[in-house]
Amino acid sequence: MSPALAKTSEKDILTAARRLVRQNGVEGLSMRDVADAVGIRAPSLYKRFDNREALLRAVRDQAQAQFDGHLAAAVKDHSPAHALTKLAGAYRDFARRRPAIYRLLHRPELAPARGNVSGVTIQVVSGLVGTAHADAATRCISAFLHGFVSMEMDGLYSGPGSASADEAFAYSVYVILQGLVNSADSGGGQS
Amino acid sequence: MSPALAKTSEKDILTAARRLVRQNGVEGLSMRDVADAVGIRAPSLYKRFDNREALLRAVRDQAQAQFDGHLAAAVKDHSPAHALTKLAGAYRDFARRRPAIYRLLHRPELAPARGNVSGVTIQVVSGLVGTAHADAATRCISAFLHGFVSMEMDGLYSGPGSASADEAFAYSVYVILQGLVNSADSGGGQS
DNA sequence: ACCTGAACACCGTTCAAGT
DNA sequence: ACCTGAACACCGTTCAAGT
Repeated sequence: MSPALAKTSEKDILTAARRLVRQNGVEGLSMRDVADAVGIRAPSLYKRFDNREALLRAVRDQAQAQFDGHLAAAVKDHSPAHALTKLAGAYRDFARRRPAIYRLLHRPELAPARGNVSGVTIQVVSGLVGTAHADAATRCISAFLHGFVSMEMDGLYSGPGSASADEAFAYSVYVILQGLVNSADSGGGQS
Repeated sequence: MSPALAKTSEKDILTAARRLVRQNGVEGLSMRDVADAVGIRAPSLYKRFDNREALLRAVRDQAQAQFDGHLAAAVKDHSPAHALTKLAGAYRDFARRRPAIYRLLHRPELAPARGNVSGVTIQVVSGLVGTAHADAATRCISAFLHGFVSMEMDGLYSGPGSASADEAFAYSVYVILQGLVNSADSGGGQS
């Protein structure tokens, strides 16, 4: 009898793991580091999570909810066109503030995931182009946003002779917004 | 005297490493596997490459050249607008055929890299929107293409109730093309 | 000059043993 | 019921020793 006292909890472990991912990136997260951070030994982690992947999935799910909330707050009380610009800004903002967490949202081996396609995005885009093109248009803007912030995080926009990333971002969002609205008017025919 | 015979070469090692990356992905590439594939022991690899990262960089540089050539061939002898559609199709084609190689092109720790922004893309886009917006427009289409193929490779387009990825891709390229051409006419003012 | 086995410091993970 | 040390099969990398 007198079973061993619990020195930690799922919540503690999740919190520590999230902090370590933020600091060292997903690839830099080791089970021994997580264990150290909560005051136990690595093997004990397997009492709470099946393996490293399951732990990362739990961190990912938590981060996904934060990300969605961040986007939802940004578009609140805005007209569809204005909402898309706000959404884009908030999206980029999150990725720049929490690059390692953003990348965690897109780890393919942690499937199933929604990546960046949140319900908020679908609603905003549907308001812009109507239901007929909602799916394709959502993919268009999602792909652009994901691509832009990924390339920006990778330092692909730091070469000499290139204008500011801010300017390219604003221009691109404007271009896509105009293109989307136009496709709604014309029915989106392709030549 | 009688120095040890060379059992392999930089070229052999590169070829083996590229094949292993294609098969197992970047993360699945181990120095011992590469060594086995060329018939030597892992420590001998360090006579030819400083470390795993240097080897991956060499594979990346080779892949980058192939990718650029693939895009250049696709846009040859096409008008700017048609060239952009061809470019987009070739881009997606490469990523689908060689997903692990495409991902290798975007490994941030292997910097400096150009990622997917090849000279071909810049030329095609410049022909469309003029030199004033060439940089921002190139980033717009590059970001979309990178985001789309990344999300497609990650399986984010396989959910139920969603139309074909082909359709979303064609729609998106059309939308962005229209938006870009429009920005060239109007001067790209934002609201 | 190139190759080798042994070794080091790391991983994720398992498991028998403790309380 | 939870924690532990020891161990296993992997890593990348170094290095002295061989030819």
